[in-house]
Amino acid sequence: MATALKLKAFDLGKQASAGDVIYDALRDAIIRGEIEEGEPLRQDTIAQMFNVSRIPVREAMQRLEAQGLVLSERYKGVVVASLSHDQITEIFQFRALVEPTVIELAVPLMSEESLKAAQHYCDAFAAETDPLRWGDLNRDFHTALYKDSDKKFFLTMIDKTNDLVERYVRLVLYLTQGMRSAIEEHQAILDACKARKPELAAELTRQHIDQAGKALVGYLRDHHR
Amino acid sequence: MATALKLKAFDLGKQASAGDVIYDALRDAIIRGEIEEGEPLRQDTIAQMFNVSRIPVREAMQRLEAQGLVLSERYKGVVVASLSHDQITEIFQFRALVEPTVIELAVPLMSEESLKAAQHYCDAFAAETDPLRWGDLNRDFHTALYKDSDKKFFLTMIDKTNDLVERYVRLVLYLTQGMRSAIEEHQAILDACKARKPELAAELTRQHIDQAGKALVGYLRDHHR
DNA sequence: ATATTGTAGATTGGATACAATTATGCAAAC
DNA sequence: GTTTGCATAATTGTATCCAATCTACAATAT
Repeated sequence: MATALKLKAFDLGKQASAGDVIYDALRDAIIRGEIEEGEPLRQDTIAQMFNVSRIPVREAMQRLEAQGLVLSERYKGVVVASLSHDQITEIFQFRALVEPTVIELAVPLMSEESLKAAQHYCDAFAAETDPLRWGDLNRDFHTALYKDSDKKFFLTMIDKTNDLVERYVRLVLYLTQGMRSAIEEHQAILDACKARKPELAAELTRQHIDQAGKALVGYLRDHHR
Repeated sequence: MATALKLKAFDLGKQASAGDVIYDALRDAIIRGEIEEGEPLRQDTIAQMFNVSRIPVREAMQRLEAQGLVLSERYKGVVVASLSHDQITEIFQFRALVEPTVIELAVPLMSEESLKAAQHYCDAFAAETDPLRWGDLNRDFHTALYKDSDKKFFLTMIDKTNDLVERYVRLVLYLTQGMRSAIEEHQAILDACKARKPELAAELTRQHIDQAGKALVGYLRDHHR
């Protein structure tokens, strides 16, 4: 038998098509709030931006619509979706139900690496001065806490809710200059995880999301958005 | 002034494109289990079925992939997704968390019409002799109970979970000749709604989903699927 | 001045055609 | 009999072109 020759296997992932790239780029721009609500996305314009035809652009847009990030009307075009205060409230209600469950399941499985990563994002969030980075670090923190739960479907759903409200979260983080209370709440949740107290972590997460949701809608209301 | 001539306004909804029609048809066939797991869906073949080009077919497939109903690989094609027992278990865990919450919110808002509709579907389910109809009636029943909750996002999520597991639910309803225990559980949930007892309806729903999930995975295991 | 109609441009949905990549069948070599 | 190499077919990804429809504005009628 020949010596077992091991070739290094690069994980290229599914080779990305133009449609995939465009989808990612548009999704990113939308959830970051770089495109105004209600702003139309013209197939032609975007196709030229990426130097491709309209076909992959249309496919990307259909996926964005399925994800709820844009609304499309025949012969009129696609516009960036906007959420009413009620819709935002409902999404936070959903998160307040799902995320505590996930963290409760995750705590017993949480690796030291994940805890360290979460602490890193928590500190980085507190230290970050660029408002545009707060959104990412906030999301990274929560993701680090959830991922060891090994509940892929739950995580997919949570990602979806994050995508939908992220532009508003970012806006409010900006308006409130970072929401210092969030930092303390993050640390408290993380401490509960480190102490391996699933129920406590779940309850603190529930309160955190509840607070964040109410604060967010409150600020939006005050600023007439 | 001329007499006010009122033209009847038909609500055509968003005018359906070929892609929409194909998406609906494929989704339906997949969740009903009319296409085998892992079976490839060829763009060309399906385009011919509908007498269209591959463009709208591709768009439909991309949406199916976003919904999690198919898997796509570049230059290889799209295959109907199959779920592992673990994945099915997780989805039922998710439903057992979300659906009780929704019914609890719905009970106080539930109209007499909705209660009547639910009773109708419940009876129809019990009386139905055609196994192929059980899946629909089961879903109609639950939908009737949830819709007055006025929580669109929750309902969308529930719909998604239903889409993903429906083919398995149908299979097991078939194998078990209708699961008589489900009928009693349905009636108990409905009675709790009629009595306007939100917490009871929620708890019964949780138990019902839990049972159904465990029964489903158990049957699948026994039948090596 | 206001309402209606007509027309040109803009925009999307889809068909056809072609390029890139993978799967398949078959002959040759081991 | 099994494996390897290559030519061919099958299949997907994208570009280009056309049809259907909407929008905006000018022209006309009231």
